[in-house]
Amino acid sequence: MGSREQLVDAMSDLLWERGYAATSPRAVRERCGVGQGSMYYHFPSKRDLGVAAVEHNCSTLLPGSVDILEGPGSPLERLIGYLTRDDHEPLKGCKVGRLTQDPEVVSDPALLAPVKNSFATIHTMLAGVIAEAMDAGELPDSLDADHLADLMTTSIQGGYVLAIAAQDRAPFDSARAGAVDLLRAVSMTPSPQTSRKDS
Amino acid sequence: MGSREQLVDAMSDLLWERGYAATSPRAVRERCGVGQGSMYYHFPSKRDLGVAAVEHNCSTLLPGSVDILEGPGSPLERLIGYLTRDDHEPLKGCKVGRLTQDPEVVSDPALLAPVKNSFATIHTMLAGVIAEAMDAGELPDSLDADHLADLMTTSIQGGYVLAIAAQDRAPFDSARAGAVDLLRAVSMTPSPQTSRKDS
DNA sequence: GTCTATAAGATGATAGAC
DNA sequence: GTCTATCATCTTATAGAC
Repeated sequence: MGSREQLVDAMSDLLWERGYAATSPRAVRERCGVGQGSMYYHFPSKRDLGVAAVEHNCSTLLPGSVDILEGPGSPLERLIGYLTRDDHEPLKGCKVGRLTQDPEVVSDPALLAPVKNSFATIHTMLAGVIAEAMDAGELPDSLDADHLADLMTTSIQGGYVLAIAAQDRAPFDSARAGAVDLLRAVSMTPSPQTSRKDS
Repeated sequence: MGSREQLVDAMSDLLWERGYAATSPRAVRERCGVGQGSMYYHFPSKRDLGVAAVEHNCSTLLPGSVDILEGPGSPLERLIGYLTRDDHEPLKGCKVGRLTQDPEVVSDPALLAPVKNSFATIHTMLAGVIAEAMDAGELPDSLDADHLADLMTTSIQGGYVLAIAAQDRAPFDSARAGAVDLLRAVSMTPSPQTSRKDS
């Protein structure tokens, strides 16, 4: 593996552990063993390495969600699958979400754009699956798909906050369980709409 | 106002804007105009000032929630009032929640404790109001009060993440609306339990 | 492509006068 | 209680040899 990739990998990890502002070029070099000269040869500045690493982290995280949301199962099953997957590390925080708490990231369009796009993509996919669930009669179509999609994402992103504050993963699982409980509860609601095969 | 309070106020604001690690003693001094000597007279280290400011931010934020959750109205109304209050600044993030994304805060028990306690207090109050709503027949008691309480908090904490990523407050309001929509939907669910006046 | 040397500025504090 | 001076260390590079 070349120096360039090692630098991006190390920066990506440090972005996750400490954020952008708190990560120094030196810390990156020490983590991957690449020298000063090599680093500034591949990346003219910390910011350039940061952009590459943010993009790397964002593109790393999306496929897992896509696989579940566009995978097999009924729309509601996929939604619940998304909320109950077990490959999170709540106490470490979200590789992508944590970047929103870094003012140096937020104020730099090149650093923020991949983060913004990741959440926009997830939102579109979630809202699509929720709309499918409504069409299939699994959820009442009196609900707003965009609202629900955002609630799903916040139950995860907010779960990281609660878990880290408590230093315990329980609230992360609890919040997601609350979302699943409510979805199941409304899915069993007798639909107020007149049932019709076609019209 | 004395130097000590000015220092705590300035540090509290900077904690909100930039977090702990990214805030230098110099930035604090420049914001409040207090000299170097005064600062180190009142606070032996950055950490000591940080602890005072974290405690200040936490105690500043709680009363607003208490007023609503222990105020007038039925339990469900108070819960919805909590989710629809308009005194947030989504693009600025949460004074308390953002500290969970700062490893220097998380790894120092004295800095993390007030954050942990704030969320624990909110959880207890929310779970209590939700239990009241169940007792009053406003929510089905088949639901788990602790799960729902955590979901309420994550809808707000996660909302900050989405709003900052999008640089638009819309998803903050959308996620909270999704929570309200679901609560209203399940509150209208004909209760599966046999209705009884007393037993 | 990688190495070492160097540097201007910031950080987090200490010292001692007033 | 507040002030200025000083300090070792870290940050974010740049320069130039190999």
